[in-house]
Amino acid sequence: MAATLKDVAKLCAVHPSTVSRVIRGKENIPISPETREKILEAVKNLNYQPDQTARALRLKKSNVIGLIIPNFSSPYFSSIAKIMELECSKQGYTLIVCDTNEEQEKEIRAVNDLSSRGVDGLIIAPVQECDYHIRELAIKKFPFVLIDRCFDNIETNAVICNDEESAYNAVVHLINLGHKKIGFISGRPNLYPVIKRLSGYKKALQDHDLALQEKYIAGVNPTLEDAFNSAQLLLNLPVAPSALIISGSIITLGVLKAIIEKKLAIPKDISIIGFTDTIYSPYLICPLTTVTHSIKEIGTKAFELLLHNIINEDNPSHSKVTIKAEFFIRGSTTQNNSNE
Amino acid sequence: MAATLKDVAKLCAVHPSTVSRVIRGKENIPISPETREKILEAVKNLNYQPDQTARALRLKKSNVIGLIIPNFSSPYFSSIAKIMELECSKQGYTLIVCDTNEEQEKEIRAVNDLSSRGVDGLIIAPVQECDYHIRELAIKKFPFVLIDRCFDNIETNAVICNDEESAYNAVVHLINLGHKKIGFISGRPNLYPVIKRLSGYKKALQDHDLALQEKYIAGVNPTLEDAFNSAQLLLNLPVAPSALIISGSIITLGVLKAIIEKKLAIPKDISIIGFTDTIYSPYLICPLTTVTHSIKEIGTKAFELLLHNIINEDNPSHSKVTIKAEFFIRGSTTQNNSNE
DNA sequence: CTGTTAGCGCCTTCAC
DNA sequence: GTGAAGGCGCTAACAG
Repeated sequence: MAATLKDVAKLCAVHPSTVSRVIRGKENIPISPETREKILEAVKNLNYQPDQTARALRLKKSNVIGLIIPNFSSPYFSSIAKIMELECSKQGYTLIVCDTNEEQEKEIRAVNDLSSRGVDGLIIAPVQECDYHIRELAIKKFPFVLIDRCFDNIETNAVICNDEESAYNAVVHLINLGHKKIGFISGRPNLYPVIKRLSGYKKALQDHDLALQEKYIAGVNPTLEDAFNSAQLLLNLPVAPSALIISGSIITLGVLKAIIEKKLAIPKDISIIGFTDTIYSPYLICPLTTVTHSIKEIGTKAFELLLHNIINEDNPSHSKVTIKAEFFIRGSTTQNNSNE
Repeated sequence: MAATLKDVAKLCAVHPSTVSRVIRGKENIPISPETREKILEAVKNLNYQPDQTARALRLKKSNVIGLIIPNFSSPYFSSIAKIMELECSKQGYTLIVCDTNEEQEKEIRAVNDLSSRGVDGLIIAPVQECDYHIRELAIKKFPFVLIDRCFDNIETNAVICNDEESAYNAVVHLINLGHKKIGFISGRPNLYPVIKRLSGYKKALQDHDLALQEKYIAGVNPTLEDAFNSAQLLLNLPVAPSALIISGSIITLGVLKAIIEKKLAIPKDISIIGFTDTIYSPYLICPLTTVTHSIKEIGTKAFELLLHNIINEDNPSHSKVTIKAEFFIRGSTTQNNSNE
């Protein structure tokens, strides 16, 4: 059994609260050098570690921040976790991360679990099938900020991306290269960023007098297999697209699989633009042209908003910050020479 | 402020302990249907959530398991996190994950933090610069299991890989293809798996009468940049290797970068075998031949050992389980036709 | 400078 | 079937 304050106190023949005082080591609390010495000695001998659970219960403050993401395996979200970790530790917070596996039920459990476990604040990339638990958090004035995805009808802090605009620009890039048959493949279509990207995609087509073809739009679940199937669907169309906008890093792999299996060459036979950039993008079968949002920017901004709400808990802010995309042109897009 | 047991009790004009009883909903505790009804009603109205911090303090049991990994951004470790999440949630545990950024100091903090925060057990992929804190855990009989890396001189639970043997086999594969100049590039050379792989590498050379060339061995830090530098070193040697064993998924990217920059073709100019497989391996500039260990196996086995130690806390087991490698032959290795 | 007291929110005996 | 009391380990406020 681990040593407690009491054990240390007994060993030193002082009161537990005295031990507590030297442990916390605040400057302005007067302690005689001898007792401090004595206590520090005992602490070392007993290998005493303050029980953070008890401390959190007492203080209503844990110095822990929770991050809830839908998928550890997504390089996008794991990079966000990485950045958040760095940011938190810089400010003396511990970060703990939960994976919801894109399941709404698990997200609700994670939110309840972490908040009732005394984390000081939460950063959430929501699954977005329901919003009840998010509303609850807002009502309780529990400090949290959403990232990547948000709800238009709830006032919250959120750090989101200019997905509509950046998708628009990506499509225009393809149009300028002479592409007229442009497909769009995503994971779950009801996701905030996907909705926005799709809207940008449609607008770009419209603005350039290209007819919208519903059959060029596909995507069901955020898995490699589903993306593979969606891509096959498009590639096997009688008139297949000459370019693809791909929404999601794992989705991109599924699409690549379909392209490889059909023995198409990138970009000769088909141009592709991926959302979002990962460390792998330059090293793929064809170096990937990507639209991406600075993960560092998302992370630091989210943390900043959260910290502000932790400090001003009674008077929470509700800012929606939008991060501007960057566009990395690599080898996966080229001129379309066919005339259609 | 969130509602407490007391609030619910007051609203129902019962004693808090009564509320506690219905909340936990144990079968064998007798409660009159009316009071149960009344209390459940109030719980819903107040949106009462039991405070897990207080509960953990009282029960010495949190149903939380902590995972400590050196890098969220590594697909290897993030996949492990994924698997662990699935495993834990299957058994009613919540998983929380901490990233140590390969820093020993952060790992120590994470271990202390999580253990003093009442997690029921810990799974750790240690940084391996020191082992004091790991020893402490063992002495305290705190339930934990090491993964991927372990200490030869501490008795612990651990799930490790047959790195020596699998590296040996990988090198033999290259030798059988006619390669004689085989390089070895890793991240931190003092890491358990790297030591083992290197040892297997050396043994294979020796068994096939190939001289060990120290200059063919490189690697300092587990970063893309360092791997890039290491690879450049080898590739620019007067007599450069014709094949490379690469230890680590991020390391592989650094090596690819160097190969691309030197305009070498894989596998024509150089064959490579990577540890470990990721979802990206088939889609890289050249589909990667890899040695890998089933992450699912690692995760489920680690969880199993941990659970055993959580349940039998006073009488901990110390098993070292070794996972056998799989070998995926893809396109990045081929016959060496030069005669050297 | 140090001890005493009270209580964070919960659960577990032990009464009745 | 339910209430009362005590305590998990810690800290804050108040004494002295």
